[in-house]
Amino acid sequence: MMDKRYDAKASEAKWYPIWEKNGYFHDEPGAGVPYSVVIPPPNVTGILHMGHALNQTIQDILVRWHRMCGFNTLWLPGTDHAGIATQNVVEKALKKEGKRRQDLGREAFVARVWEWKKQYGGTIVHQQRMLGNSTDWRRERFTFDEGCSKAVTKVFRQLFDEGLIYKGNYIVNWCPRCGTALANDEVEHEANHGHLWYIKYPVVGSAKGTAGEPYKDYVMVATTRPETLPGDTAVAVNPKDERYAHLVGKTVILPLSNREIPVISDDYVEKAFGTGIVKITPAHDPNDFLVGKRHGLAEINIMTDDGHMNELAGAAYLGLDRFACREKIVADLEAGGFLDRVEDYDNQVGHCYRCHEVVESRLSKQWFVKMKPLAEPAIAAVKSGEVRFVPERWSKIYFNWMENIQDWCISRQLWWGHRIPAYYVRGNADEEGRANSEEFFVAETKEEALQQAREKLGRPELALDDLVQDEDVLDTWFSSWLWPFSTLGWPEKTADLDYYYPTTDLVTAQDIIFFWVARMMMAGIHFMKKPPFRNIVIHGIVRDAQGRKMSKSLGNSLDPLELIDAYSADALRFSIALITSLDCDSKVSKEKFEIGRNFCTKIWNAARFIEMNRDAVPQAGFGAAGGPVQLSTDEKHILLACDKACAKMKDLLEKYRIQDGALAVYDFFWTQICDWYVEYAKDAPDKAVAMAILRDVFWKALRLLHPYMPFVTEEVAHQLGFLGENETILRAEYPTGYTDGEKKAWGLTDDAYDYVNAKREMITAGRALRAEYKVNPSAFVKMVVQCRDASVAAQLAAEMPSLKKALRAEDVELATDDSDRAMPGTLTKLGTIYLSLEGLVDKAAEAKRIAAELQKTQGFIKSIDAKLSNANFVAHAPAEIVEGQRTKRAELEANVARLEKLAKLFA
RNA sequence: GGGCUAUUAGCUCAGUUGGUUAGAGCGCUUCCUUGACAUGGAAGAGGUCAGUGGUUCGAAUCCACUAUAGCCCA
Repeated sequence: MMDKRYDAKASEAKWYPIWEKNGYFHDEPGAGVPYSVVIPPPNVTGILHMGHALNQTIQDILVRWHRMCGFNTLWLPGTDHAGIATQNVVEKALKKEGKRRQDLGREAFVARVWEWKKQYGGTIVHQQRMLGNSTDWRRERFTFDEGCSKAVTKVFRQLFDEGLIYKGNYIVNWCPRCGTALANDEVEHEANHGHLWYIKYPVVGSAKGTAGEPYKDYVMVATTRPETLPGDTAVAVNPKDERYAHLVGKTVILPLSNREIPVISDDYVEKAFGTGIVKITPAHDPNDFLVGKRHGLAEINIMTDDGHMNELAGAAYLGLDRFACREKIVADLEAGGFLDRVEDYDNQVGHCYRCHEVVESRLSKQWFVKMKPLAEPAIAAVKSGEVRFVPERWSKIYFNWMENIQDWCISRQLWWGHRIPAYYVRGNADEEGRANSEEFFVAETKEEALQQAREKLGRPELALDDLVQDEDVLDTWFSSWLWPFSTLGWPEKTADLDYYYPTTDLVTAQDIIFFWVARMMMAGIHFMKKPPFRNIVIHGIVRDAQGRKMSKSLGNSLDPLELIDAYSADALRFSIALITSLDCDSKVSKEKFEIGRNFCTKIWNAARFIEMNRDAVPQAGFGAAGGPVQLSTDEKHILLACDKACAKMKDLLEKYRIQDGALAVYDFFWTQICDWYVEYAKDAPDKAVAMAILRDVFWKALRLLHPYMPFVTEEVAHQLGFLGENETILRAEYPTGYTDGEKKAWGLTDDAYDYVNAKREMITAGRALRAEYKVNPSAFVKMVVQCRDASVAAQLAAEMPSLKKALRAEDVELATDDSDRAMPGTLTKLGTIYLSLEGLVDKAAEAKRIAAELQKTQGFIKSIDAKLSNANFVAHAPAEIVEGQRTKRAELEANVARLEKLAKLFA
């Protein structure tokens, strides 16, 4: 006996360990067609948020579906080591002990991070299990594990040897809080309400005013960043700007520093911006850096790596924070009479994507990957259709980025990460032999580097101790971009790699197309000679009910674990699937999860109905054992509905239409099975047959639903005995509907299907009459059906018990005559259904009802006539469309005739 | 500045190559505890498909522009 209520928590706690322990998520390379997916590895410091829940629900649906379809399936889980984030977490913990990482030293600090990882790094992978993810935990990977690290080193070495990795002094994005360089796409630009300061630079040789007075001859520059002024090494004008042509070649005095700097001309300057004269600070602005290179300007770095002013900024500013310095410089400019005016100015300011600190453009020596040669084949792979974006429009975003790609800064000034495999000879360029050494050797091992050093330098006496490895580590994405093959064993030639690479689908959100997807494409093609996946499925991001992005600071996040606790994992998954549109972002609110929970309950209760009627089920097949199968129309209908549902699910899931699939299976379960068929089955002429069919379609429906709601479907399948103790629904066959042979044997024709739909329309019309005439719902009424023809009458007669029940009628009179009845009635496809009220009819109300129906029908005819009388329509529209309109018109005409006759009875 | 997306019922969204008078869920209204289920059932109200113009026999659907909202890149 099934419990009255479904206990989701018990079911989840029971099934997941069974699935995992029995290796149901695990396949071995070999037989069958492979279907492989790698999970976008979450940050090892992370906790599960709604974005993961959405992303992983979609993947699990696809994976479970393929697995049930017989694919050899791999969904590979894992996490990334998240250089900055993880280091931050451990540094914070150290801070509580009053320590900095420098106090521990590099080796001890890294050991401490590993310790942390061991203890807390499993949080998110535990949470993923709560979601029901069918990931193959036996193949779980970590971007910093031995194999992945080996891949990283090998890739660095190869790219360096190919000339695609270089080291150089460039402007990079620098996070002063994290103390590291960032890649361009790790910077988030945000609107900022700032100011434009107009500053006067006196021209050398002009008469100077006294203190507090403006200089008589000066150039005026406009800047948003006055604090970088001590780093200026020129001011620039546009060569086409006639206003300032006379100034080019002169020098001006840099206020506050009293340094002379040249006036140069460069196309980069926009005549319309500010005054048309800009200050050039090559060490603190990427554009100025390029201008500086073109004009051979000095690069003066005036800031420390933590965003404070250094001695080059001048004694007055030394040690000031950059923002404090801005205020002081502005004040000093004003005091010195150099500040002309201040205007409000909105611009975009870059922030660190990890800690949100304002990013500084900073000149520094870093490692870069040349991207253009890698991007070209990655563009081609999408252009040719070898790799496909779903939805397709994301390819435009991809192309746009790829075609304007810039070199990738991959070095990070952190301790937690893959250390750059470049080695310097101690004491070679500076005492420390550190990263600013010019002579270096890139190798997979220190021994190999030593070999290179000995040969290239002609110094056979060098020993391992003479070599020092680069201090910097690599960007975490430099390991993530190898994820689809490093996790399968590369650079080793493994069976997994051979069989599961390239992977089939990659499912991710739009915000990491550049960070991750584009780079995986490049790495996959470059190192494996094949793109890493065939389909890139991009989904939206989860927003709150007001459409805002979920964030901790707004406090509008929903916690998936809380939702699982409140509504169940199945409810969470189903509701997420239901709101998932690949075309746009998803707005969620708690109420939405009730849909999934209610659906779970509905399934459970329907299952209880089946279980209660267990006795009515024959041993095998739908008919009496061995006898001919005679199915009722309702039975045929549910079998056909089931067949259609199977076909529909296949079609939708093949197109990644997760949401429509959820709706389709929901409708099949709820409307077709529960609302109609179960009600029919209660009074079926042959209950054993009806129940056997119910069991069959129910078992199929459970399997159709399983990818969406794994737990309740597994539980119910076992409760109802569809599966033995050692079986699992996740390895059961995904239903494909009924064979042509079965359809023929059972008489599953379109006619049967349409007839039942028409019958339901009639039943609904009858119920509407009851409601309209305020018949007590519990009261039994008399109804009359004036049937379209004798065959309909015969058909309905055969189904009288269920018909009576559906209409809650003590009697349903079937007539085939042509006379009209002075009762409330409604025209339907099968005929006119009347509610027999015997003298209780409100004539006026009925007349009104008929008039309204008549008006509606006539309006319909009018719109059809408008088309049919249009010669162009008849000439141009396809014949079947025109014919359809004519047929419809004839039907409507007949209805009008009947309605007019009826109207007279109530006049 | 360049690009992408969205705008359909009170809310969230479907509407796949143009073809019946546009659908679903939630919410709302009325009624109902009948043995699977009130986390339920029955019935119902609710939309000139953002606006303007165009293409077409025919437009929510295709095109252009406008408005509004959002995102990405520079």
